[in-house]
Amino acid sequence: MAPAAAQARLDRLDKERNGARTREAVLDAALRLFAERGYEATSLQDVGALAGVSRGTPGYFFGSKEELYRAVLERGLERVRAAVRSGKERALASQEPPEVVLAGVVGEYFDFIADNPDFVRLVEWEALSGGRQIGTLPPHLEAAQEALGAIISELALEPGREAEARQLLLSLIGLCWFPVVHGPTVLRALGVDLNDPAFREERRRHVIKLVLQGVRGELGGPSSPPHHSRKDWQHDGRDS
Amino acid sequence: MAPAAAQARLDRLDKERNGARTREAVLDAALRLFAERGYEATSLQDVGALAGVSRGTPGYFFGSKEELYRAVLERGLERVRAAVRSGKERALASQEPPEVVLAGVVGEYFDFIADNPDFVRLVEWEALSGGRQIGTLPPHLEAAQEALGAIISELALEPGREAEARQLLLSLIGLCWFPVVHGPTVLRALGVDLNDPAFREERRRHVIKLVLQGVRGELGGPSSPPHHSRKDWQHDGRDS
DNA sequence: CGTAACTTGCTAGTCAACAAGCAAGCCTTC
DNA sequence: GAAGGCTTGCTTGTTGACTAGCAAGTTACG
Repeated sequence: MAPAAAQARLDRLDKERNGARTREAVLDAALRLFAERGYEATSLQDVGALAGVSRGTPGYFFGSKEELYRAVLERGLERVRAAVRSGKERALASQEPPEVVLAGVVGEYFDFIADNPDFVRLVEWEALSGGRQIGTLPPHLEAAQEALGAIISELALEPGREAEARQLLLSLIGLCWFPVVHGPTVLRALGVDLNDPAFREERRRHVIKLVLQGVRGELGGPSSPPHHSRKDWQHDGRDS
Repeated sequence: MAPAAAQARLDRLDKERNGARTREAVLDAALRLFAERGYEATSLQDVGALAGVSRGTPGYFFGSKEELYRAVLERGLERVRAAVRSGKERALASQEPPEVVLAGVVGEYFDFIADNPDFVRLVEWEALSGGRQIGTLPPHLEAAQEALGAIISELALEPGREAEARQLLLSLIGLCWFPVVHGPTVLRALGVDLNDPAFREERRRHVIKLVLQGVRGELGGPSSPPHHSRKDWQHDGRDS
C-alpha cells in the first residue's frame, strides 16, 4: 500500500481482534479519504483497504456509508469543540489585556487550522454538498456559539453589538481556512504555498494584524447604532 | 422538470437545429450542476436533461465528461478574467485617491462574488479535488496576476512589497468567498444568511473596512516592521 | 458452545463511453 | 429544379467497470 496508509492502517501482524480498535482505524481511514477526495469519490472498498481490513468491515461497523460519514464528521466536530473550549478557557483565565489575549487566540486558531487540514477540507466538502449532514450534528452549533460567546465576553462587547463580533469571527475563520483549501487554485496562481514555512508565518502575522485592526475598529466607543454609517472612509463602493 | 431548469433548458418548441446554441445550453446546464453537486455527483444524463437534450448529447459535443468539465471551467475563468480586467481599468482611470478607489473596487468585487456563486462553488470544488484541471487553464493565472498587478500599481507599492499586496489580495478573496460557500455550515451555525440583504450589506461594509484598514497598515511607512504594535494603523477621526 | 468480529459472494443499480442509427438540411449535378 | 449523396445534429442501445448493501459464511475468543 501507499506509505501514506501507514498511519491509519491496522498492523496486519497485530492479529488480536478488537472491535473498538478496528472501528477507530476505519474512522481514521474514512476521515483521510473523505477529506481528500470527498464523499462521492470514496468507496467503502477504499476505506477498508486504507484501514487494513476487508471491504465489508466499514459496513459491518457503521451500517451504511452515510452513517460512517456522519460518524467521521461528528468525531471531527467534537474534537474541534474541545479545542475551542480549551482555547477559550485559557484566554478567559489570562490576565493580559484583551488585545494581547486576542492576538494569542488568533495565532493559535491559525495554527490549529493549518495543522488540521483534513478537518477543514471535510467541512468544506460538506458545505458544498449543502451541509445536509453537518446541520444535524449538535457539536457544530455549539462550537460556533461558544467561540462567539468567547469573543463577546473577552472584548466586553455590550449586547447588541453581537453583529460585529459575528462578522469578526466569520472573517477570522475565512482568513484562516482560505489558504488551507485553496492551495491548488488561488495560492498556486499567486505563486505561494502554505507549506512553505516562511509564507505560513507571513500569513499568520497578516491574519493577526487584520483581525486586531478589525477589533480596534469595534472597540472604539459606546455602542454604535445597529447600522454603522460612519462617513470617513466607509463609503459604500457602489459608483457614487 | 424543476422550474430551476427553465433558464438553462432549450425550449422544446424551438425545433430548429443549432449546434452552437445547444452547446451553450449544455455548458449552462453543466455549470449549474457541477457548481451545485460537484463533478462526481453529476451525470451526463442529468446535464442532458437540464439542457433539454438527450443523455448522449453532452458526450457528442464534448467527447467526454472531463472535457465538458474543462470547457465549463474555462468559460467561467474567461468571464472572471474579463471582469477583473474591466474593474482594474476603471479603477486605474479614476481620479480619486487610492483609498477611495480601493473601497470601490473591494465593494464591486464583493458584489461580483456574491452574485456569481456558481463560479465560486466551481472553483471550490476544483480546489478540493486538487486543482488538477484548473491548474492547466491559462486564464486562471492571468486573472490572479492581473489583480495583483493592479493592487500594486494602484497603491504605488514599491517593488519588494509585493508580499504585502499578495496577502491583502488573498484576504480579500477569502473574505468575499467564505460566506458564499459556507452558508450551510458556518453561517448557519452563527444564525446568519448571505441571502438576507441586511446581512449581506453588513458583511459588505465589514469586508471593505477590514481591507481598508489592512491597506492603511501597509501604506504607513517604509517597509513596516513585523510588529503591529504601533498605532499608526489606528485611524484618526474616531467614530462617535 | 456461542457470540462478536470479521470476510466473501452476490445482486441490483448507476454510470461513462462507444457505436449504430436516424432525420433534417445543404450541396452538387444533371 | 429535383434527385441523390454527404454532413451535421442528435438519439438510443449496449457494454464493461464500479459500487453499496445484504446475506451467508468463517474465524477467533471467552
